[in-house]
Amino acid sequence: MKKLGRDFYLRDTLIVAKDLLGKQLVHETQGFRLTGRIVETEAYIGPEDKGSHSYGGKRTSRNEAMYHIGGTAYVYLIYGMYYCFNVVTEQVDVPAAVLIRAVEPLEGEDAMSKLRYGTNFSSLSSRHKTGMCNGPGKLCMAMGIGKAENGLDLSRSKLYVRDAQNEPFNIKTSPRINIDYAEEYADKPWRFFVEGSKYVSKI
DNA sequence: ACGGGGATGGGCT
DNA sequence: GCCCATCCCCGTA
Repeated sequence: MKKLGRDFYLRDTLIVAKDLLGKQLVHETQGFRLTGRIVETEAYIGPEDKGSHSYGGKRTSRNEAMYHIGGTAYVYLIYGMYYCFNVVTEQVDVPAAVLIRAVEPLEGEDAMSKLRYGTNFSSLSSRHKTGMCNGPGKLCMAMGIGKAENGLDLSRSKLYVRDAQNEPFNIKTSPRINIDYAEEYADKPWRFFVEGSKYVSKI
């Protein structure tokens, strides 16, 4: 299936967040192709969003990629130990993005398992198999995404999102995770996930 | 099942 | 010095 082009990302952030569900995140790295089906996202819609790193138009070297054109990767370090991967949306200087919170491993499971647990996929417990990528920090570990990927153009690099055929699925929504500080924006239903998927971070 | 706390570092008040 | 778009472990039930 085809790599998504620029136009996909140059749209309303809430639409992109929903539309990313069922698409495939691919990272070609270290001679492997690591692929996961996106099953959970969160939208961070722009300067007015108190949950966003770009709230109030804040612009620093850390969140600089959010100001780039839609289709840019925004990767940041969280809690000193983990990375989170976002796809930037909308036009240049509109600092909005979609956090990828969980994927279902589809391709390169052994390489992913090595990166995440240091062992082969087949030796994992079923809990670890379904839990390999069910969180933003976990999927970055498993897919080899770190600060080197920050700022990459997803429409023309080894890290990209591609279209996919899917069985029909329903989209569920909830408030976003761990943004209690965001006041009235903490309750916005801007987390989206595939109903019934075993691979989401929480129901 | 659920809850508390530690790891760990960069960015900000 | 404190906060964080996290994760894992170890208590208590």
